[in-house]
Amino acid sequence: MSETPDNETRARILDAAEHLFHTRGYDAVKLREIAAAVGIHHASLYYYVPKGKVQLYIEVMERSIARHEQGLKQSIAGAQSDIRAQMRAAAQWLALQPPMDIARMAESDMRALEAAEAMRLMQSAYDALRMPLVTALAVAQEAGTIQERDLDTAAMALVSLVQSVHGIPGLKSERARVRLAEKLVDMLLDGLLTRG
Amino acid sequence: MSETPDNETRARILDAAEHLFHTRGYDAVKLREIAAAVGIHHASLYYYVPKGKVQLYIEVMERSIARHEQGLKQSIAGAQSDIRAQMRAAAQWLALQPPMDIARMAESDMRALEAAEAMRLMQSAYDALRMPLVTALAVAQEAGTIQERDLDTAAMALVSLVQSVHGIPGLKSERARVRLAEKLVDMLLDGLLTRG
DNA sequence: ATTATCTATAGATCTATAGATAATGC
DNA sequence: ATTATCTATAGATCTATAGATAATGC
Repeated sequence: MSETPDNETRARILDAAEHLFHTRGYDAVKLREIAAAVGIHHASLYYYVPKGKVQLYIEVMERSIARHEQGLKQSIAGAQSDIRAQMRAAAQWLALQPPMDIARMAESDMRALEAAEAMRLMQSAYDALRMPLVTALAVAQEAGTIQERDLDTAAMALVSLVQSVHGIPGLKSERARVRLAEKLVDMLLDGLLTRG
Repeated sequence: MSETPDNETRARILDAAEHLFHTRGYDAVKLREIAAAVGIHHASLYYYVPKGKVQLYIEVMERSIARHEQGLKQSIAGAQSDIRAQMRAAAQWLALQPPMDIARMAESDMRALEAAEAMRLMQSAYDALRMPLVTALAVAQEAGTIQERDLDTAAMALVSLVQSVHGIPGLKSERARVRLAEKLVDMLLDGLLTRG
């Protein structure tokens, strides 16, 4: 039955591949690097992922998408009921993840996949990032706390803004990333303009 | 004197390379693709860019950085004096450019360059995007229109937000990209929360 | 016996160079 | 003569596979 051995090594391969694929993109990551990060020969990767690099990428993305959806939902559910606390919790969670760059995925990484598979992956990636935020925003909108009508756009704006913390070179510590992510959430919620 | 022939073909090479490098990243773009986009043999690229792919990338980036700085400054200068019109003008200009993805540049593309050159390029890319906006925001802040204190962060937030329009697959037409970019500017200026 | 890893190598593709050939300008 | 482009090829690197070898569990 065990067609794929699912011991600890396989998980370490997925972890290393996820980090590399997310930060650098499909083409820039070589199987040698993933193997080196795990500490095995690159040929050994085919023992765990027989269909090679594309299969590895797809599995990594599916796992990451599922984790994002769950992580965002749980962060929001675990926060206090006001929208600021919820968006901050989501932002904090995103700031601690390897960044999932939707734009690069769409423009570059997807070229390695078949068209149908690419569309499926992109759609579920979008949904995983957008839906948990839209749900929370809709409740706040209903309560009159949120004025913005276009919640889909608002949700993706929040994600884009928060994910931008991963692109700032000077920001090494997780603590600094989280702080900036929360600050960006406040900026978008409160607006730059003087109120009143 | 003419060490590098600067006819129209060279400009077309830079244009094609810029579009490809910006949308897909250094590693994902092959010299064959650039040559094909121009309509010449890939070996002919070395006639125009003797030092090869790295030189081409550096030249493309330097030209793009200079154009971004100038384009943002001129858009803002050409807009009316209120900050919303200025930020919208900048956003419109950005939405019409091949997207300059600072995050990917830092994490991925820069690996092809020497460390010192990479630092120099990244720094000037940041400045080109940030400074024109910071200057305009500072004037508005002085006038009491902008409440946010951290203008560096506000400027980069605006850029990140506006650039995210390039990652949305469904958004093919320039018109739609510009409209969304302006809407995102309004979101950040006004804030998502109900005012009053 | 089964599981995990490595060695060796095939085949493809990429960057880059050398040198031939065609097109253009004097 | 000079400028522009192509052909052919070297050398490096990458993905992937076949088969040998070592480690582990019964």
